Amino acid sequence: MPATIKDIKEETGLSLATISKYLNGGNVLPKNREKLDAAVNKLHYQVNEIARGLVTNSTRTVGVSVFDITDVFNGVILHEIGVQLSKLGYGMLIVDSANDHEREAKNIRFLVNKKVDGIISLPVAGSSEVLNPAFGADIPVVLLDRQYWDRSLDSVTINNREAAAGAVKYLIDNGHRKIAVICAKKEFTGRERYDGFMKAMDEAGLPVPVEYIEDGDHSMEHGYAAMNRLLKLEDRPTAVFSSNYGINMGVIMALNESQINCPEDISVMGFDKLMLSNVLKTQLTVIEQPMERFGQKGVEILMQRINEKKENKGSLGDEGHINIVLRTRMHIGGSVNKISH
Amino acid sequence: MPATIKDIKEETGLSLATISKYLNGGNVLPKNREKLDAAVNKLHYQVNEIARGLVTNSTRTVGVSVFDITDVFNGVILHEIGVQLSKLGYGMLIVDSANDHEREAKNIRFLVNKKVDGIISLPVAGSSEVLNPAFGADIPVVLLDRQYWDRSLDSVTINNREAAAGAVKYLIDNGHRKIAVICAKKEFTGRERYDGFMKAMDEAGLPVPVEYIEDGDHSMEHGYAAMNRLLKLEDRPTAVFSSNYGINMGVIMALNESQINCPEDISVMGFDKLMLSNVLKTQLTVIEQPMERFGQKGVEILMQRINEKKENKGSLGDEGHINIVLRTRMHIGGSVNKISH
DNA sequence: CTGTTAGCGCTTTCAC
DNA sequence: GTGAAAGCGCTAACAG
Repeated sequence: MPATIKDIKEETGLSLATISKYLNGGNVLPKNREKLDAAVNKLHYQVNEIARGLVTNSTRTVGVSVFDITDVFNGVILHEIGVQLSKLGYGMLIVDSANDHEREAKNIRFLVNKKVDGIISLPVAGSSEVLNPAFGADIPVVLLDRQYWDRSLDSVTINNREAAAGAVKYLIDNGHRKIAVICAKKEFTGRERYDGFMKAMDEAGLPVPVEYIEDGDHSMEHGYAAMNRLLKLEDRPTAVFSSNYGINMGVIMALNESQINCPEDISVMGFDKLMLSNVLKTQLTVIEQPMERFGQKGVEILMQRINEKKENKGSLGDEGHINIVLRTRMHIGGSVNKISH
Repeated sequence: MPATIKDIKEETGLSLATISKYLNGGNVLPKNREKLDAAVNKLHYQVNEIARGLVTNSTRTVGVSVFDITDVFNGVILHEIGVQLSKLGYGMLIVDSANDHEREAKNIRFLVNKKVDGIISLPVAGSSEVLNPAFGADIPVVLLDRQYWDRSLDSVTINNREAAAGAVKYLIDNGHRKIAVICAKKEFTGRERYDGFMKAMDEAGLPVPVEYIEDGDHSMEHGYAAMNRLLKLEDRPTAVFSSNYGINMGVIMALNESQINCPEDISVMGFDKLMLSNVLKTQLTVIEQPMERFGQKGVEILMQRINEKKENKGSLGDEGHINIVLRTRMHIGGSVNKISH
């Protein structure tokens, strides 16, 4: 059984209070410090964070809930959050919702029960009710990448609508008139990006026939199936806009299996500069999100909230919410062709 | 401040013991159960797992240490571990080593301090010393994917040597004689796969000139740089074997930028059937690992150990180690050409 | 089936 | 600067 401070007490003859101070960086006489150092080494003493957490009512642990841990996008953000937290001496408790709203609800409850000091969430689509246990326990929450339709919370996002509109405008500027969209309106980002697409098309006075709108989910499977349908159309689009990375992968797969070439026969535009866009022969033209910034900013805001709570002695203030909107940029690859009329 | 069982006591007039039994699924009179249900609802009571953990000396939480959370391979395994654990009512505490041995050591200590019931580790290369805090605290550990050179532990792996040898044999059977290898001898899997490569070449009596051996690390960057060097050789190999997924991605990138085509001019063989091999025009021929099985088996063994420990009342037995070796298979794509002499 | 009591390992007043 | 004692929220004997 691991050593406790009682064992240290036996070993050194000092009192629990002194040992506790020593462990927490308080002032201790040099000769006592030596004794303690020796005892800790000898007994391989390690603080029991559970016991400490019980009395301090703080675990120095942040809960991070992700919608899909197999998603590279999530991985990169998790990595960055981990780096930031570890600088601050905080640990992170990661839970994976696997795109399942119920599992997410369960996970949030788990985090609350584990008494995390704060929660960073990359939410699954749905209602913000899943976060109620956290609010009930007065645990600060910061949303990354996505927001909720039904409630305003601290968050770090990009302007999905604007980014999508910009992407589409680029296609239009390159002479494209017949542009299809493969999207997922039920997703927060999917909806916003779809709206941005429509806005840009509207403003350019370009019609979007229903066959050019492929709504589904943010998955490779949907991208693949949708693209195959688009490729079979009598009046094929000259460009396709995918509302996320997964969809774009499916698009490429469908293209690879066909006799249709990118960008000669059809142009492709999508989101996120990850592995895929580097590895393809013709690099993809995409909207690039500053993924590390999501993690950095998220941790920053959360820490601010945690500190505010400490100062207010327990309860979270109620002065509105922080909303960081990160800048995106377009990465020009070779997947978009210029068309002259 | 969140409600405690004391509040429930006030509310219902029942004793702490009864409430505790109720919370832990014990037998309680129906009418008391009703009262308790009502009180829990009214007060939004949530168990404080920290307090519970302190007394039960068990947190129903498993620590999972991964070498790189941005790696898709890690993501898939984490996902599966999460699914399995959640079925068993366990949570997971994920820590990311970011391929840094020191960070890994810190992470393991963090997990031990957090009193996890067990640890599943996808280790960074290096010595098994990092796990000492876990052994000291008598916390069972299961290794996934990689092992240590210096100590035998419970693990789930594949036979890397055999799998690599099989892959190379396939190249040889297809008429290849000049085969290069891009590898990372310092990695556990890298070393084994390199050895398998050499064994197969030896047995076929084929020489491997030093320029055909590109040793570095398991990264896309290394694969890219190494492949570029190989492509510039006077006497270019007809096939290249990559010892992991990242390297293979780099290989493809280098190929894409060159005028050299796969498989017409050069054949490519590698590891792991992930996104990449699906998305390329010519699907890759690769060794496929049963990734979900890693997670499933890992959890299974860990649970067995945790239970043994409970039965032995605290201390882990010492009857050797379990070593599960999973079967691999070759996925035949279009990246390997048949050469006739 | 229910209540009383002790105590998990630690921090934190408050005297000294 | 150090020590004694109380208590964080819960479970686990043991009696009743």
